[in-house]
Amino acid sequence: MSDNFAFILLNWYAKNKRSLPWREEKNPYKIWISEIILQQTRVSQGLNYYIRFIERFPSISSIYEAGEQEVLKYWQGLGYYTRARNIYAAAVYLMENYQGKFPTTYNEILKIKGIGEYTAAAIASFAYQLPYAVIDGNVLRVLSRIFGVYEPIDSTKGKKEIRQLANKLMCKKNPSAFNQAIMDFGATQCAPANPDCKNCCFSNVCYANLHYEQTELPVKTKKIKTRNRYFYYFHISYQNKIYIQKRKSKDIWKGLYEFPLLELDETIDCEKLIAHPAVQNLFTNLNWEILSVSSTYKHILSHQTIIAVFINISVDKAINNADFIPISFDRIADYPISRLMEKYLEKITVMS
DNA sequence: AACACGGGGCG
DNA sequence: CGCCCAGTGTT
Repeated sequence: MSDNFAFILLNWYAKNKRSLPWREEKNPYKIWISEIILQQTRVSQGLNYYIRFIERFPSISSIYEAGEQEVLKYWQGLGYYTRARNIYAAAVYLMENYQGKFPTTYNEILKIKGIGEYTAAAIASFAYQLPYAVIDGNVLRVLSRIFGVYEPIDSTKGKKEIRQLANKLMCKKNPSAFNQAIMDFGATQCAPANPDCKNCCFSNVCYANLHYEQTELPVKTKKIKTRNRYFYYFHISYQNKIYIQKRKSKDIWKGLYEFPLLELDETIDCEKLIAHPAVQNLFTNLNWEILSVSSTYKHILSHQTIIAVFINISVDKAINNADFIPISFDRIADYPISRLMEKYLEKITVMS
């Protein structure tokens, strides 16, 4: 079975591979961008981002010249914004150390910020046919099921076991096709839920299929715990201007812009909010009033749920705070913002 | 080794 | 509502 695994897989791939813009790509730059976009992101979600990104940034130097904020703008809505900031940092690194050319060895590629073992193997194999097996969610699932690996795939030991298996099975004649094939196979045939075992080329040898263990494999141990956060956003109007600020802390949405806010770990009623020291401090030395407390959003994410309350406030003087950027309302489109801010702005734009 | 990091889709 | 997705960096 181990002997002809690659043969069966590549035969399946020849008949069933998906047509994708980066599929036959040999340009390491484009492969890099596609791989970063597809980290923890489905093809259907990332496809248009890839097309628009390559259009706007056709080369490493174009990223270098555009700056981090422009890259974040093209990442807006995709999530995991560290990826975008790392792309910019990596572009600077590649301009300064490699004259804007992508390095050609696995170890050099691995040194680039935002590129880990998976992405380094993907670029090395797709662009240069180097024999490094990719280990992603698909590979972990596919090999765990076919070979009956019960070691948890979110443990170091489980990953190591799968990696050794993958490197043994890899088609050394065509690492690029082998890697893309096993991931396409995982994405379409051996899907996480409801895998199509009836029409599978491995149905007669697959451990999970033969033992009806498809829903048990792969094994995972860690469970994600979530917390609630309460964001009180101030939509402040002053002389046809609004205030925004950049998120700088090591936290969600770092580098994106938003309204000034008070964050709490529990709900608070309106009178308490007005009396809150942080709010009082925000509006010192000026007259202000709450126009409305209308929009409330429950923004559910993987590790946290953000309950956001948007409060419309008018002030009679400019707010003196170095972090606040006064802009006219329609210029907010120039700044990268979160989906939560997008939803709010969309709603009030429709209303007006 | 555990955790944080987004957003969307699916059962 | 929980799980998953062409994972990586930090602690």
